[in-house]
Amino acid sequence: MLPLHPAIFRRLCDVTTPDQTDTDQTERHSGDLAPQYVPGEVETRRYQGWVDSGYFTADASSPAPSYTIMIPPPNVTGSLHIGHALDHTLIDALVRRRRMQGYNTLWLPGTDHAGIATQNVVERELAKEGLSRHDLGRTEFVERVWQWKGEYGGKILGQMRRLGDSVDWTRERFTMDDGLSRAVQTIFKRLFDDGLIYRAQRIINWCPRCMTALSDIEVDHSDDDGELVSIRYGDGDTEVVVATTRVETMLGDTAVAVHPEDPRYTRLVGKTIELPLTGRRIPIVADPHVDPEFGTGAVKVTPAHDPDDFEIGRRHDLPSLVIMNERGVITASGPFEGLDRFEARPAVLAALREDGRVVAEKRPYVHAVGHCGRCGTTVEPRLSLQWFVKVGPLAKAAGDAVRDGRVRIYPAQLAARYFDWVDDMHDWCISRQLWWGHRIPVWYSADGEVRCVGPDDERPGEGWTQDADVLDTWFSSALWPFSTLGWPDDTADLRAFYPTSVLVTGYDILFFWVARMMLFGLYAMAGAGADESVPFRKVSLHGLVRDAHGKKMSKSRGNTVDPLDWITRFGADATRFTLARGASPGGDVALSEEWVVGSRNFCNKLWNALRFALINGAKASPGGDTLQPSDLGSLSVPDRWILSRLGSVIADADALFDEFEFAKVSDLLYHFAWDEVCDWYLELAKPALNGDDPAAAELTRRVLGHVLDQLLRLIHPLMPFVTEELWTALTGGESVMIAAWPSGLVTAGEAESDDTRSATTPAADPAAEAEIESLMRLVTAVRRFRADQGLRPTQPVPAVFDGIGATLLAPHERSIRSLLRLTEPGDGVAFTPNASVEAESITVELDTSSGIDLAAERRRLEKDRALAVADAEATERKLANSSFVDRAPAEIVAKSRARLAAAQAEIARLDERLATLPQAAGQ
RNA sequence: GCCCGCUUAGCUCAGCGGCAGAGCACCCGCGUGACAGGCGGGAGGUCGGACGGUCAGCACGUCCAGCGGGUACCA
Repeated sequence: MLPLHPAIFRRLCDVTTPDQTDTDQTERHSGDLAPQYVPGEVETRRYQGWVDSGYFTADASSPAPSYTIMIPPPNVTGSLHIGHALDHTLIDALVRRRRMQGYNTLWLPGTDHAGIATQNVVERELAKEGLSRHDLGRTEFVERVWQWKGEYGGKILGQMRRLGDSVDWTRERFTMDDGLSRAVQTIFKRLFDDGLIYRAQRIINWCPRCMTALSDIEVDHSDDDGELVSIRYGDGDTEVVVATTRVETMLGDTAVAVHPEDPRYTRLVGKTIELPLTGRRIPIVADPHVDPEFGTGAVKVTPAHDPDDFEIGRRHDLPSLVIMNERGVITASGPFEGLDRFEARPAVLAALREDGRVVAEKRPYVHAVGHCGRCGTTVEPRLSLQWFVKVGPLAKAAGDAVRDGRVRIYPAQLAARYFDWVDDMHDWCISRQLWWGHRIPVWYSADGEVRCVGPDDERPGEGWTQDADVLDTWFSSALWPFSTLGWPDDTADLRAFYPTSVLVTGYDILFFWVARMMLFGLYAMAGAGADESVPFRKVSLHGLVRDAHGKKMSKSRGNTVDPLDWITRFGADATRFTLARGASPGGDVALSEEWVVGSRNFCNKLWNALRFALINGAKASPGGDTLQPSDLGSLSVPDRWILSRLGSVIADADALFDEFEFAKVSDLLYHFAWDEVCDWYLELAKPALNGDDPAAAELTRRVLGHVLDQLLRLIHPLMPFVTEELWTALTGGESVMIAAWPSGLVTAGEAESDDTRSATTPAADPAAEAEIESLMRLVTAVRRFRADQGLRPTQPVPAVFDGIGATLLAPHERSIRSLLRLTEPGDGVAFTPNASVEAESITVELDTSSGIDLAAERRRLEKDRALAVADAEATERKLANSSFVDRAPAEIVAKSRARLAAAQAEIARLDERLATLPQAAGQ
């Protein structure tokens, strides 16, 4: 029995290769890589090595310029989901690149206490024991939450190791750490003293389930079906019809309002009218807020249960009648008392109908209804005493910082949304009726005195009680860029790392978090000056992760991707690369297993490219100085070509990284590595590597080593593990993580003197690029011909290369034979140099004596001719147009002329070929 | 209601004034020496619709349609 090629054997048996094997990968050493990259073991080993090496740790006393990114702190209750994976991939790529460029990098990790979310989790735990938080009491409950946090919180931090996040573990923070609490109290007191925090009776968004106030952005609006009911108030002469979607609130009406200039009602303004079902009489007031065009031009006014009505009430000094409690249950005495708000609505309507008060009903009536962002319960506007931040001056500053370019938003178009919000921001309700969170540092005395207590102030004694509420969780998040660095103290970290360099996050929290960091950062750090007070210099916003069809991922749809699952099955690098490849600025990322398989394959491609290089003795050094300037004079054309391409890829990659174009930079590196380095360069290098010229072989080994060395450095930020494994094997260096970034862009002064940051990548070489492109065209042409003819790759091709191609490519005969797998000289390929031929195209002459498929060849030639004719005609028409010739730029016209000439030459060539092509057999 | 995106190959998306591109999927071939998680070849689009400006439009302008998102105090 003949030995089978392993691949064929696998195919015959339909044996799939396991995604992960726990074979003897650890035994491997350089130059002896396994044929497949198995990520699992490499990742744990490498990550621990990185942590141990201390390279993740920032140095506040370093003279190097710093580069700081704060993690968007995930909820302590959270675990790593695909959105975090995306965010972290992008951040880590930025940080790793800067680290390689010599910056003093800090990526600071940590978690958020996440008020409501965490409280809910612990309350659920308690419920299992049949307890509520009230059974424990506040102190014990909060103690329980801390306990829970100690045991289960911060799981995500451990999971970040799997992704390869190069965070500074020595600087981990939590929004309720002592230091951060101090920051919260400090800024609260400062805002309070500046009159920017106040307490007031206001209509706020209330969630009757969570039993707490919510800020505007914690409320999601949706268009819900409702019912618009018109009700007749009063009788006879003083009759007014009002419309409402919330019938039950009429129990709390304290007025009817009309527009001051509405002639229909002028005679009624100032009079009172009877409110149905209640027997109360309420005034008719004139208020410019009322739109006379809408409905009957008269509105019912319920100051305690509607934000607009509250304002009207204030203007007219109307009483606010609260008819509902914090659970949404009617408290107004009478037949409806004790009914839930949704039961009360039909009940009140029925009573009105019975009373003959209902004039018209319109259903369904679509209108916007607010829902609690956390639990979905319909939000109730509720009059209550809350704390607010007066955002006016803060928001102005936050808008200006972006307007004048101190903070740049990527992509720029999202800045419009930022302005929309910041320029018209309502005061921020910051008090929450929860137990878990930063307690409001305000104390009240029995006789109504109010005292705001700073972190270093003495607590008020006997007779004083602290405000029971806690702060909105975003209050402390807003301080994150500086509270994590030790503010309010003037620490070395704060001086070294603030302002942070970039904020990377999803556009979905632009308002929640980004805008509020702007508010507080600019305020708290104002002393640093306009340029230095910003919390970050750039904001890079990415989109949401979606499934392969652009649908939102959700558990109920069953289309979620678990990053940990992907990391286990395909590796962290493949997972990261897949995310990076999809991440265009502000754009959503569509994911499916197909993509990650492709990325895994890419890892393996790199792996095998390096395997090839090591087998062939490629040389590279950790300093990146494998190639000496003296080498450049004796390079072969393929070597010159790939170095030229490398140089341009480095420049492009740099520009793309700077613009946060992760998808593009990934694509660029993918194609350069796969299409150019692997598919062409490695093949072109083979003859030299295996040839009999030792000097040429040695030089190519160095070029190969250099190119792969630089390539691995470029890819490392995106795929840290494989690149580390391969780079250390190739160069013998300690870690690619601290190898110099190829562009060598480093601010003077912080590079080590023996650090060769300007690697020997020569300038662009257009001649070599053109020559290799010709070679590629020729090789492709022969391959196509061979495929059309149904010939095997190793089967001799009965062709003669003619024309300029032959002249140009004669020196590459060996490469061409190698690429086309033509091992025997005299197998039908002949190079016939002829310097007088000027046609640009490369022609392949058929050796008509051999038995090729003439009919197929004729069809192919005819098709090519048709295309050439169409092209020539179109170009000719264009050139016949005098406007074009006169007005288009000269280079464009020249290009068109050249194109026409080429097309005509092509036609002539094809005609000749067709004329000399023998008739197919049988004719 | 207002604002903003998107609409290009079967799918997901690049391209944003001068020859329609990528990945995956698809078809054909491959006992190939780094890799079958591979190699070579191929097919596939009048760039949502209608007008308009330009020597030149997939790209710019106006309008329309479909989809997505943001935001809002229309009772």
